[in-house]
Amino acid sequence: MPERMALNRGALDLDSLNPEQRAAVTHTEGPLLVLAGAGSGKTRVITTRIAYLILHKRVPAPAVLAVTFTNKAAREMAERVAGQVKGTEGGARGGPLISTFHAFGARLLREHITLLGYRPNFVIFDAQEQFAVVKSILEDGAYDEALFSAKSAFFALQQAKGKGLTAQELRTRRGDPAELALGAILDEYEQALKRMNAVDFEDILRLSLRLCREFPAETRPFLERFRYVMVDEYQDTNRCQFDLLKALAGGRRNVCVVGDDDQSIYRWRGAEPGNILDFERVFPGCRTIRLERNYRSTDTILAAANQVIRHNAARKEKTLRGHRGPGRPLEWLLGEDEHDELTKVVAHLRRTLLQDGGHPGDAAILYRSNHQSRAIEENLREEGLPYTLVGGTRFFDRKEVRDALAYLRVIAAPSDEVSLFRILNFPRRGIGRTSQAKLSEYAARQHRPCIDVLREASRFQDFTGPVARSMETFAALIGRFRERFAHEPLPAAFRALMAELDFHRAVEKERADPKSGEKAAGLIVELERTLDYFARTRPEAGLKELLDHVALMAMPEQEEADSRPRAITLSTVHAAKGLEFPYVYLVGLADEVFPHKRSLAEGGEDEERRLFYVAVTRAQRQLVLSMARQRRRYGETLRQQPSRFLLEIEARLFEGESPQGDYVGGAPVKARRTEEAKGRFLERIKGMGEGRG
DNA sequence: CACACGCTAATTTTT
DNA sequence: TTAGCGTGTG
Repeated sequence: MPERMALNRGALDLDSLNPEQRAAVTHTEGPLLVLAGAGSGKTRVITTRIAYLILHKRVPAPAVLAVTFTNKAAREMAERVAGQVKGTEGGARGGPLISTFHAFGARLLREHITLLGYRPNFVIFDAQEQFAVVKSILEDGAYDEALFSAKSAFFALQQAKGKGLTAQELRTRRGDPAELALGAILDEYEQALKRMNAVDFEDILRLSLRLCREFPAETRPFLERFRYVMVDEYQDTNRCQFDLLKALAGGRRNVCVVGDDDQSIYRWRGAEPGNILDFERVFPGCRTIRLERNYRSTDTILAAANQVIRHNAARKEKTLRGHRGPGRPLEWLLGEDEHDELTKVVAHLRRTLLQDGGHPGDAAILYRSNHQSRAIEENLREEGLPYTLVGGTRFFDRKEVRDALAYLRVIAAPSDEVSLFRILNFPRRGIGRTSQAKLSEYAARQHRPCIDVLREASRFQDFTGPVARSMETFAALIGRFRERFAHEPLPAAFRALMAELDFHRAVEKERADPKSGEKAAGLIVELERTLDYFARTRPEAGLKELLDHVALMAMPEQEEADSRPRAITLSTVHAAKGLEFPYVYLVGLADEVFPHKRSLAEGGEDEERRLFYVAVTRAQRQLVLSMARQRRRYGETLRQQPSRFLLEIEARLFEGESPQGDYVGGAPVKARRTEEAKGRFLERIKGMGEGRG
């Protein structure tokens, strides 16, 4: 908290930084590696460093580039930098570029993608669209079904692309049937995307890199604009991003990367924390600064975090040092079953907030896997406590929203045939599966885009009268709205489109349950309002920009009255990275749940441990850990053992019972009695809480 | 083309 | 257990 206040004063306040932080801020020339432990103020270091460059070093703000992984982080960083340079001369000249790797790449591609043989109007395919392509490849092609399900093929393909493997390499590398097939699938996949003038997320990075390498004359002016480059969450970069960073660094090598190998939790997605070690090799003479002073958590919480993470062998040795004193002990809650566990958690939470005068927004309940949120939600609803769920199905992933957006995508780029087939018969217009198959086959045979065939459908024998007419009407509609979107304001054209399609009614009719139909239609209204907001905040932007933003999830969020959440945060540990809360409840801590069984099977114990470390270090004041003695899974009842990570924490850090007891034959008698006593106590307290509302 | 039944799989997912 | 998907039927 004291850090925030210092920032808001506007002027640059180097005195309030600790020596390491200050060193990181003022080391501006040449490569710099900042190893920033959890809660060591790394965001502050980055933003202050940007401000320092602009205000003290007189670097023009647009010459500064900061790369983050999430739009949220980018937005936050931009806000904080703006606060620091606001009203100063340096801040008046246009800001630094703060962007995700992907948004940065997309920008480069928008400028120069024609150099790589794409047409200018390329579209970005997200995971769902990629999956649709893979699926259709498997359906059409003669692939051994035992080798790949659509899902596993999609997964393998993503992994391969993330590692930068080409179809060629896959086919020749090992020669085993799975890799051979995967190579062929990747080949077809890339052809399909190229044909549709589409790129996926990995392509954004790969093609950007190709542009930098193969067309230096064209890209250099843009790249050289950035004299100072910073990367946040550096441990999460994959190979391609690292290469891109090297290209960006150029000869100046004014690169500052900030990361923590202990918080690398996305290796399964292609992140290479080894890039941290490579940084010192690729940028020789680099300065390395460790930030180990933690400003977030109590010493007790930090001790627990340190004790656990110590068990990982391959890591850069770091020990978080706190300065807030021991604070409260950890607490261990043990439930008979999941419901019992959560009842105890919620009772504890209620009591704590009551005692401390805390706010529900100060607390978070964290868990390993998404499905665990359901039981928690039920419990909180029973108790009438407010909560917000982080993650889950996002707005832009909702079926109805995707359907509406698919129209926009086809209008912007009719070559996007994934979207085209998505909407061809929605709302219903009598172009069924058979007609669609005919269309796709015919277009392929003629080497013509589907939209052309649709436009002149009645000229081809393959389609019967009504179907052909329907196809032409559809093509005409797309053409008409192409015009309208070119000339009318985005929200107006969109509303006209929805009205003409009678989209609301189609969406409602699709659901059997009228309640859920109404809800679904409500999403479309929400989408309309989102477009209003987009048009208002970015008046110069057109359809293309809108779609890029949606694809990169960079949609500006709706104005929030209060940036501090008013409700208890429910989140997976992954999604909670970068967040902090006074009270953290880490639930479902049974072995094989966390660490997850499947992850263990794949040799991922260390990554699970890092995940646990991330979870523990979210807590500022109090950490409560919990588990259910038994759990129902797929109908059967399982006994559970405490997570192995809990056993790595000294018992003395806990108040009362600790997880180190004997659980094999049921709990020790003493533990059981304590639990009951505690339960009664909590019940009493709970009543008090309700009494006051 | 809509609905119903049966099979399968069940981690995490910044873009 | 359950949700989501694919296949088969009316």
